[in-house]
Amino acid sequence: MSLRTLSAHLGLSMAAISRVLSGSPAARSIPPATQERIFAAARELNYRPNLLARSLRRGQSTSVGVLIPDISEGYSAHVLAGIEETLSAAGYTLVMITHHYREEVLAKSERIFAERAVDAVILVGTNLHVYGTTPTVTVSCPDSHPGVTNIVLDHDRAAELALRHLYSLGHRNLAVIKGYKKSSDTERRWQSIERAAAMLGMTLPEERVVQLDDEQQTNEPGYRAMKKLMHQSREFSAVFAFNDVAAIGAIDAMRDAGLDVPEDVSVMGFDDVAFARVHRPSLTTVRQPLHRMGVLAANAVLEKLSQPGEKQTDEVEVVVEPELIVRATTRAATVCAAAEAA
Amino acid sequence: MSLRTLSAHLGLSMAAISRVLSGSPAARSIPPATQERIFAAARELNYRPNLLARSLRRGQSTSVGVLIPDISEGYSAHVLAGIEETLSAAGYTLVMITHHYREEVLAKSERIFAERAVDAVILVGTNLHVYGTTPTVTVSCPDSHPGVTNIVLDHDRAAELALRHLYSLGHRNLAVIKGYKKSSDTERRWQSIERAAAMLGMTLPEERVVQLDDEQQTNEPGYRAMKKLMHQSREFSAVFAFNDVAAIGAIDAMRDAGLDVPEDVSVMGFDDVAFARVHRPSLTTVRQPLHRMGVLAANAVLEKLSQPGEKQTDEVEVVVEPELIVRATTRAATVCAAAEAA
DNA sequence: TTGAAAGCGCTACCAA
DNA sequence: TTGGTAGCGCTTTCAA
Repeated sequence: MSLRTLSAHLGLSMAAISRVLSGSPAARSIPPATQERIFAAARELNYRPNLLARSLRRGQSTSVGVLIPDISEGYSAHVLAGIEETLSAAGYTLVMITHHYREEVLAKSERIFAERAVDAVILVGTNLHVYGTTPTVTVSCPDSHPGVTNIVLDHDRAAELALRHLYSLGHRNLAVIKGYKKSSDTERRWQSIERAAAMLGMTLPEERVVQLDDEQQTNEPGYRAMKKLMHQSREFSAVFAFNDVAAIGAIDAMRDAGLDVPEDVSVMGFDDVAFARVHRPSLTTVRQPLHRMGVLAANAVLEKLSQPGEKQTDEVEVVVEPELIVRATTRAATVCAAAEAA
Repeated sequence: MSLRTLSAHLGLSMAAISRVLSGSPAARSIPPATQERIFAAARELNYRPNLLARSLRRGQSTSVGVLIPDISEGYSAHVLAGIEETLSAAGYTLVMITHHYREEVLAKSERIFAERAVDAVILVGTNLHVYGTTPTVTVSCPDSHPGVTNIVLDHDRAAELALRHLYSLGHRNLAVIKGYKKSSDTERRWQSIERAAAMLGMTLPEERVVQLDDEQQTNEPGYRAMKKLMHQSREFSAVFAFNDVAAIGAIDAMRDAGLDVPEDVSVMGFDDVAFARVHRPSLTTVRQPLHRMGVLAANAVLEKLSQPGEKQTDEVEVVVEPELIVRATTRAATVCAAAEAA
C-alpha cells in the first residue's frame, strides 16, 4: 500500500495525496470534498505512510536517541518512563541504548545514533560524549556544555535537607556512602554533602566515608560498603547513602553485625524509588522527581526541535527541587552517640 | 558525508564502496588493496551509512517493535532488559511502545509499527492484537495464535510448586489474590492454581479469593485486595498473591490489622523481582526467569528473521520453568490454623 | 574487477 | 487547484 497505488486508485496525483495526508500547509488549497475523498480512500485501503521514506526525504526522522545506564530497575527506569510518555505522545520514537557503563558501548552509541539519523539525543546519568551538532539534552550530567540543556537536581539543597534533618535529630557523627565512581551524580553530590556538613559544623573524617564499588542495582554494593565502613569506624550515629538500594544494603550489613536501624543508627537514602516506601523499615530518603526529570528532558528536546536554526551556544541548566521524605529509618540520636558528639 | 562524497573522494563508484562497506558477498571480487583503501577513507572521513536509506532500499529496517505495559518497575523492565541486550547486540533497534493497558494505545500501536516498518514485533504481557504478516513473538500471551511464537511460564508447574510448599508446611486453608483482570497471566495462572488445589485436596471457596483492581505496580492494589479478603474471611493460614508487589501490599494490610507474617499467616509472592529478596521479611516467591524470557523472545525473533520466506503457520510455545524461592514469609501453619483445617 | 543506472516511497519545488 | 518530477542515500542488477 504505497502512495502510488493510492494515487492510481483515486485518479489523483501522488503530490496532492501526500499534501493532504501529511497535513502540509499546501493542503489548504485543495477543496474539502477532494480532501475527504482522499482521507476516505486512505482509511479504506489501510494506507500508512512509510516513515523511512518520509524521513529520508525530509531529512528528519522523528526519533530521539536515548542513552541510559540500565533499564531493569530504579533510577533510569523512572526517568525513561517520563521521556517515553512525553516523546511518544508527540509522535517521536526512541532509539534506546543501554550502556552499563561500558566504554565500548558509549563509543558505539554515537555511530548508532548517527546511522539511525536521530533528530536529538538525551543522555541519562551519563557523562557527555560528543554528538556533533545533534541537539542534546542531558539528565544529571556532571558538567555543563555549550548548547546542551542539562536537567539537574539541586544537590546543594538535597544535601542540606538531609543533613539538617539528621542534625536536628541530634546526629553529629555522620558516615557517608559515596556513589560508584562512574555514576554521573557521584562527585557533585559529594561536594554538596561536604558543603552542607561544613555549614552545620559536622565533620566528615576519611574513615567515615566509603564508596560503592559497583553500579549494580542490588543491595550488594551497599552491603559491602557498609562492611568496610564498620571496619574503619564505629563512631557514627547516622549514615547517608548514595541511593536507596545502597541504603538497604547498608541496613542489611548493620543488622548482620547486630546493629538495629533506626534504634542504633539512622539511615538516609536517596532517590525515593518505588520500594523505598515498601521496605521495612520504610526508608527516610531524599526524593528526586525522576519521572518529571524525564518529562522535562523530553520537553527540552521538543522545544529545541521546534525552533530549528536557532543554534544555542550557551549551556542551560534546568534545576529541579528535591524533597525530604521522612519515614522510619531516621530517629533521634541515641544518648550514647549524642554523648560522643558532645 | 554520503556515499557520493566518498565516491568522489576515492575516485571509485558508489557501487563498489557500498559493496565493500556493507559487507555484501559481491565484495569478494574486489581486491584487498582496494578494500583497504575504502575502509581507510571511510574511517578517516567518518562516514556512516544512512540506515534510513538502506532500510528503504532493502525493504527491512533492522528494527523490532516492542509493546509492553510499562517500563518503570518490575516485570516488564526485566523482560525488556533481556530483549534489549539481545537485539541490540544483533544490530537491531527497538521501537518501544508502552500501553498502560489503554485500548487507544493498543490500537495505535499497529499503525506506529507499520509506519516505522519494523521487521518484527514482540508483545510482552499483552493480549495479542493483529499485526498482519509481521513476524510476531509474544511473552506470556494467554492464547496461542498461528505463526506466533509464545514464551510462557509453565503455570501448572508454578502453581504446583507453590501449593505443595504451603501444603507441606501444613497449610490447608488457602486464600488467593488473583491478578488484575487485564493482565495477560491472570486467567491462566488462576486455572493452574485451581488445578493444583484440587490435586492436593485444598479447597478454594469464593470468599477466600479476591482480585487486584489495578495493574499499578505499587503495594496499594494488594493492600486493598487484602483488606477486602479479611473482610470476607479469616479462615486462611496462607495467602498466594499474584505478584510480589501485591504480596507486599497484603503483608502491609495484615500488619495494619494486627496479623504477623509469617507468624500468623504465610505469604507467597510471584515473579521474584529485585526487591523481593530485599524486603523484610524477605519474600517467599515463585521465580519467573523474566530476563531470560526476554532473551528467548529476542532470539525467537532473530531466528524468524534469519529464515525469511519460511512462513510458519503453527503456533509454537516455548515453555520456561519456574523456581520456588523459599525465604522468610512462609512457615509451618500455626496449631490453631491446622486445627481449623482438620 | 568495476561502473552505470534504476528505484525503494515519499515530499517539495516548479509549472500549468 | 492540481500534477510532473527531481531527488533524499542507499543497494543491486546488468552490462562492460
